[in-house]
Amino acid sequence: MPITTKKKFKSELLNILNERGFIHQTTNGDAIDKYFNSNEVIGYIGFDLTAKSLHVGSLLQIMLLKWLQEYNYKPIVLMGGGTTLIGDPSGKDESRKILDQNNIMMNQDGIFKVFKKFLNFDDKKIIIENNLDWLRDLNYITFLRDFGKHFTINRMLSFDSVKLRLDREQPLSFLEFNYMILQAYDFWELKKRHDCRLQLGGSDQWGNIINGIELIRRVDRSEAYGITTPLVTTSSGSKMGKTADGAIWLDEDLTNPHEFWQFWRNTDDKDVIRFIKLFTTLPMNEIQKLESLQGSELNEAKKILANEVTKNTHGNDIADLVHKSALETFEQKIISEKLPIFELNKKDCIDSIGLLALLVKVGFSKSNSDARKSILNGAIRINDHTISDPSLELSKSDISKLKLSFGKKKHILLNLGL
RNA sequence: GGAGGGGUGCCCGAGUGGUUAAAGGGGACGGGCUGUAAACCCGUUGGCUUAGCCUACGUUGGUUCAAAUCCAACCCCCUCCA
Repeated sequence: MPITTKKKFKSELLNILNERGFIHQTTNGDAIDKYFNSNEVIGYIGFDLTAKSLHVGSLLQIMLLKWLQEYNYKPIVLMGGGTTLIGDPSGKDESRKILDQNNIMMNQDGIFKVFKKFLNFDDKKIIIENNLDWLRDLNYITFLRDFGKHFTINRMLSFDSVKLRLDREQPLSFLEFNYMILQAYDFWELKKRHDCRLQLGGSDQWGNIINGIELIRRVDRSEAYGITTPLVTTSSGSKMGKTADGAIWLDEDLTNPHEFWQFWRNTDDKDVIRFIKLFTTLPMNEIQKLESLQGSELNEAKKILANEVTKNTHGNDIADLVHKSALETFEQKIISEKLPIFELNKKDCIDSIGLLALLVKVGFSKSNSDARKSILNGAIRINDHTISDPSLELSKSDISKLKLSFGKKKHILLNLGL
């Protein structure tokens, strides 16, 4: 049975993780505590390679790995090159589309880039693995005989990821059904290769983690451990990091650092302190000071959150620039030179460009119709003046250093490029 | 293989020949109020050269002046039976 962890640990790191809200469930708390105290902890988290990079939704897991390194334990990043070929049904109410190997390889590169930003890649500090290396060559019969015998269908059917699909009368293919077995096998394989005895993951991974632990117990008669993190939702109940524009990515090419900073700055009051604990490494005594903030004072905490996370993700210089740009734009209400600059291609503006086309070009609108509606809604401003005429033409000489705004929060400076 | 049920916009879901670009809700976005918050109120939510036109209700054909709605075939999903 899952044990919800409230009590104090002997291990300092576990205490910190607990205090900061990283721990949702642990397998046998005492044993984990002992493990953390007496061994070189090697813990792994698996990452799907379903997208070209990682977004804010994965940040919690990355922070966990960071904390492990902080305490001189060794994290393993497991790239799911093999399992992504199958697709994890956990938490999904319908099948994922199946990716081909080429895409997966490209995704891996993008995702790797993110880890480089957050984690220490010095020798011996981290291990990167890809489960394709061992899953690719599995022999079906051998695998079934050696490992399949340890799994009962009865038990597999009892997992939430399976039940959800069955209850909703949605299909769960045999392919996906096998995912949990392969993830259990991954754990066993990492234990064999690196003596890794700890798997971390989101709360939706609990079942998969338990499977791995049991597999290790049955095959090797040895002990392994699991910790899950809470599913981080905003107080309005939605998953972290998803907006209408798509996810908030941890890659500056996919999500502009200005937008990234704004995402954190706009955190709901009720979430700020929780997020600072989870997504920054600010010491707890400083966080405690922030906890007493009330009402609009919380805006200070939000800025700290935004600054800290942006620093970790994009570096000090960029965080600084973006912060200043926000201060100028939102507090001093001046046209900040530090806003993101959109270079308009010269051939898109021979003599002039229509506002509708421009809005689509810079990515504020998805179509001319959409742009037209936004204008009618009063969403568009140029140099802080609301524009109401959809047929507005901007001449070439107007363009330079024009501030174009969509809503209250999206601002860019236009510049005519080459 | 047999019997029944079903496939509608980002999601849920109504609609069974014309008044349907498709009710209602959710989500999202914009505006107002505020603290770049929450709550609340208002608006928008297929595309275009926007008083008009075009494309859309699993796919392809058909009936009809007119189809998401009727017919046929096919594809997919669910339940029960073999």
